[in-house]
Amino acid sequence: MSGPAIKNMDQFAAISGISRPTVSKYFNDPNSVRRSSRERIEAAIEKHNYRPNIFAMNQNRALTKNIGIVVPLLSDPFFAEIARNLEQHCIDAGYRPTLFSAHGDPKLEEDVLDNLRSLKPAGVLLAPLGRASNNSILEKFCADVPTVLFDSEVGEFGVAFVGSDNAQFAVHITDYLCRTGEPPCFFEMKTPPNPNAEDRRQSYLDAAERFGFSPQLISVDGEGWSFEEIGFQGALKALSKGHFSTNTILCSNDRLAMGLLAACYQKGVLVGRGEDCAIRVAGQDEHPLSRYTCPALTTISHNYEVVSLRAAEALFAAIDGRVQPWKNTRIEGKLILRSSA
Amino acid sequence: MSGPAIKNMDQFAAISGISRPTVSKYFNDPNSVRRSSRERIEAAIEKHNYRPNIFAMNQNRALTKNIGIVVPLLSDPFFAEIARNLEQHCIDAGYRPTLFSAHGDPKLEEDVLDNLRSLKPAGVLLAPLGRASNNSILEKFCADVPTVLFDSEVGEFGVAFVGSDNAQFAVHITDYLCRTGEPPCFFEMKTPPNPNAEDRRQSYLDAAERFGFSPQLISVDGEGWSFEEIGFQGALKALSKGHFSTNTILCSNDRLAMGLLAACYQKGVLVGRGEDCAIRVAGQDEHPLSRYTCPALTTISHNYEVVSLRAAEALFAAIDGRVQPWKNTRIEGKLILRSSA
DNA sequence: GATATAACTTTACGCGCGTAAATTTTTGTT
DNA sequence: AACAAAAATTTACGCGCGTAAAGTTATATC
Repeated sequence: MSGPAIKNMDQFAAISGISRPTVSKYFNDPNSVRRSSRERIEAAIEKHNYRPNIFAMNQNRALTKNIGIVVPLLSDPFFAEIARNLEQHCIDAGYRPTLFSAHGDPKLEEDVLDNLRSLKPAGVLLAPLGRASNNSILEKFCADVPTVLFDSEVGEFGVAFVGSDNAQFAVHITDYLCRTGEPPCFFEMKTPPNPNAEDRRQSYLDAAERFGFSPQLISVDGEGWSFEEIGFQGALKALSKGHFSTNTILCSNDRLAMGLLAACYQKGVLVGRGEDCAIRVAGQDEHPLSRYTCPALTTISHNYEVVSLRAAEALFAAIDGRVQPWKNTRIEGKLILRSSA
Repeated sequence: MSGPAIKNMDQFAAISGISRPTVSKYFNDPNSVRRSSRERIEAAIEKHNYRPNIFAMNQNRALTKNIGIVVPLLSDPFFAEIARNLEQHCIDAGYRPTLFSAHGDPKLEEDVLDNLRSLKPAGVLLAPLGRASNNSILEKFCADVPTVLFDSEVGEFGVAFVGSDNAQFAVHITDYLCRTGEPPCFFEMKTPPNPNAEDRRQSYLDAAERFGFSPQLISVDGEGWSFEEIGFQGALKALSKGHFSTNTILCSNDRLAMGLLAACYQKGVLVGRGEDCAIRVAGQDEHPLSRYTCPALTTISHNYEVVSLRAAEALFAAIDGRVQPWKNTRIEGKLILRSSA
């Protein structure tokens, strides 16, 4: 393996026969040193397994290689999935990503940003909590740290925004539903924590006008991020009171739809597009488990790869000083047809 | 808010009228300084919003306040949930937790541990990948860094192990199933990535002997962590070939059960304990979504709070130098009765 | 009020690395 | 072979804080 453990860059430089400043340069950017030097350094690394001390590195450097990734709720597989993508992009670009979750709590979101500042990150990829976020704190943070906002748009600040085209989501899926059966009513939370929900509501209303049917919103009570439970309770109530005016229900998101499906099952209401089925149900998000609901959920999928790639690219550009005007990038979703609608 | 921005501890100490070493002591442990000093320091913090530079702090300190939390797969809500608990315990105890996921990949698990070393963590809470983990690398890591293993036991190293009592899980739920109907067969992966699955299989076999029925294992093909898909495909095949010998199926875990339920639904096999139902299904884990499957899944729940608390406590004890012999702590699960069985 | 102890202050040094400036060596071009 | 440009080297300083040692002040005990 190696000789005596090397404890600092001085010793390492001496052993590898290269001056310390050059070694330092190498670790900042391996391509910034002469090829022959790089090879000698890399041979020495291989031999002695030396890594520079992270804390000492970051102490003086104006810009660290740290990138913070912040999501509102890590226990939501949607965010877990997109966080995984972002993490990989950061690593591939030579950064050190660190993952944070606000756990649905605006107070924690502030704490996370506070902690993040002290990490002196080169940049941050931030999916805000949404309605509950303290907007002025977010804006102040974005003014101090290059930040790309993603998933939910809370204002025109930060370097850029990247997210799915929610305005297109409901139109797209409503089009399909109208072509294949009755126009849908819209099942949603009355006070959703996430602003995407409002875009989706509006998208549904626009679709109703475009396709010429009268919209109906079923807005259920409930606060917070327990969407399945809120959908379940709301659907139980709506079913027993006969609030669903058509046999087709478009849900604001998949997690709400899962609660609705559970309620339908319990009430003995058959869901699907078969002859014997009472209602059709569609969701939005392509939740990792939407394939395994009963029946499998028709939904519209985020383009996870493209959203995360665009967000990461926008951040890297900003970090590299390639300034660009604030931009709102919206990625189209893709219809996923399954048996629920 | 404040006067001119304070940039280092020297300035802060001067302004608050306390010597810098004392201020330094305060930030290491607020209770280690005189009460009057503490109050003056805290007033100054409030006024100037000063925080010491993390990198400079950690550079010299023999032991940082960092704690690494490593899980095999963050997109599994079970791990997301337990990680959230652990994170909170660390914060409450004055540590700085950082979350890592191996994303189901043993190579990434090694990378994570490598990165973790450079953070000079005071301790690590590690849930190994299991069968795919490189055990000798884990062991070496544990020898260098105080590490508490949790969830899946891969060997007798680290400071301690804390997890659920899987050996009790299946016995407990099998007892219930036998008392209320036919004895169960056992639905599992042939080559599960997680060693808990083997404990659960053995637990089922023990239960069969104890309760006097002849066990039947349905071990389905599939590698990796896509349990729902593996359960779904395996169940489709098992159903069409009539592999289920009894009307009661105990699944090795909830995610497998979700796949099974989806397959049953698709095949038109009615699940539940009603008169008209063909089979009963039970899972294990109390997955956050098991409440919303169709039908709602009877399962056995980890005691998330206790597992995470015990693991955190064991680590804090080790960090504080309260050496204890290696210990295997197993927390009992709790039966969750729902309509699937 | 004398004494012991705890807490504090002052002084001083070091951690491991970034980085700037001036100098020397290497590289590539004509 | 001469020369400009690029890359390394040497030298030197600073970052913000931990921490040890020695001396000083405050607190607790009797």
